[in-house]
Amino acid sequence: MARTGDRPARTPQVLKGMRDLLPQQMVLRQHVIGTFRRVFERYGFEPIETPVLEYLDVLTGKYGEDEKLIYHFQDRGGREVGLRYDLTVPLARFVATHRHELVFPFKRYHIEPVFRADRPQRGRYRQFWQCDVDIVGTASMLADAEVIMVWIDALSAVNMPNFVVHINHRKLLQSMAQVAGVPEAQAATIHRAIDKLAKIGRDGVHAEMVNHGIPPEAADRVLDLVALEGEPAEVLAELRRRLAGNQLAEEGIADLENLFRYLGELNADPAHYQLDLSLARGLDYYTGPVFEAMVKEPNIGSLGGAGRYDHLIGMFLGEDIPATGASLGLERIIDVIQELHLLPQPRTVSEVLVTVFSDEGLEASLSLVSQLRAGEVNAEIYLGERRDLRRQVQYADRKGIPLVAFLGPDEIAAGTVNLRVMASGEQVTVPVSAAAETIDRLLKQERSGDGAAGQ
RNA sequence: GUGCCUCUAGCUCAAUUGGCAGAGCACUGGUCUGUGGAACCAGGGGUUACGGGUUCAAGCCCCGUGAGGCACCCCA
Repeated sequence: MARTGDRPARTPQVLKGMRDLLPQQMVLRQHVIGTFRRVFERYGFEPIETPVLEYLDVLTGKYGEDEKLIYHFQDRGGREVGLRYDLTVPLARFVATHRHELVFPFKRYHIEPVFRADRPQRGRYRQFWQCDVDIVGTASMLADAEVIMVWIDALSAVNMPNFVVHINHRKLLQSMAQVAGVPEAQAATIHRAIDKLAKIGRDGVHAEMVNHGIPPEAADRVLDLVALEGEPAEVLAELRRRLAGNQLAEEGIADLENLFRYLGELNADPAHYQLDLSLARGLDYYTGPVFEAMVKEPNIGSLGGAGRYDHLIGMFLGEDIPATGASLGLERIIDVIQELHLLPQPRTVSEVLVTVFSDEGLEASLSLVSQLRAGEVNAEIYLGERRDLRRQVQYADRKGIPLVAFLGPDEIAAGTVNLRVMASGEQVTVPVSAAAETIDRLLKQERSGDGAAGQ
């Protein structure tokens, strides 16, 4: 850490919308990733990985408007390449590439970073991780129901309170536009406006539609449909009456009826999902049910987006394979966990610090630390050159290591070790042979007594 | 991508509006080599985000760049 006298070439700064993660942030992050992984695997989803870089034309033509946010450049061989914008389009390409190596219906999860050249804001980064589960090769609404169940379980597993999965159907949205007499080309405008219903209200949506050239009467007709609320079965029955004879509406309603029936049979908690006829979802590739996971507090946007995309794989294969899937935004979820203190937040992976009393005691300390590691305890030995115990205990305190093991002449002579619980100051002396076991017990006590409030 | 706001020590913020760049916490050393978060003493740390301009004089005014935030857009 000596000074070199050289001036740094540039201020050491990370790129807009990207961040470094410190060890104490990674502890929570990896815990959340591990939790999601376990939930995903409980449903039989299997992991895959794909490159962050794809041929640019793999990515283009799938997202609609958003396409301008794709990072792209030429590689050294002159290839036009792009950083993946999500994990769904790469999955579609993956399925088309490996079609004959996969067992269908194919279920995979995928937890990796994606990139969007968006203007950063709170909860909006240029590099962020998505946690995706998708089911490829079945058009059954059972697959969509499973995906929603995974979401509910995953968010519940990180103690997320009051989240709601909003559910709608692309075909329903399209049929509403048809019934209102809005031309196909303007359908997207309508959907975008409707999506803001909760935010700007009926009048706001009406004004926005009219602004975009939708006749006021058509806007009213659409809004009358969207405004329907209540029990899914009742709302769907009412829609069936009002949209009678419309092919798309029939298909969408039938899908949703099945979907809600399956959710009921899977015992999904009704507090965590609802029919929301105003939910639009921006991405072009959705063709069926669409979902969005929302929390009211804090105001951070959606935690995840999802839906069915029965024609996306066909864009690579020339033959459609139906698919549905869900995507959670890791950073937003972690932001909420931290803001609301939903999980305990240890600052380190270390479980115990083994102190070194003196040169003469070093051998005993090294022997203990190896023994603890063999017993699957995360144990570190103090590596500093100055060994006064005060300094060593302070090190444990600063790093947040929950336990400290003392081995002085007395303990060494007696074949014991003195274990100190940092949070309480309580100390116990046990035989070295019982150290690992005692540490396990003390850690369990700590974790249960600690509650979810964290340190 | 558009508009607006912000940027001073590791963190939170001062600096009498253009006149010597500071505090608290943190950090380092000591009191203190058998036990941390206390106290006391001492210390290190800043081209005031970066680059330029105006001025006798710039943290403060002007321009550009970078980064963060708010709203829009959109979305995870």
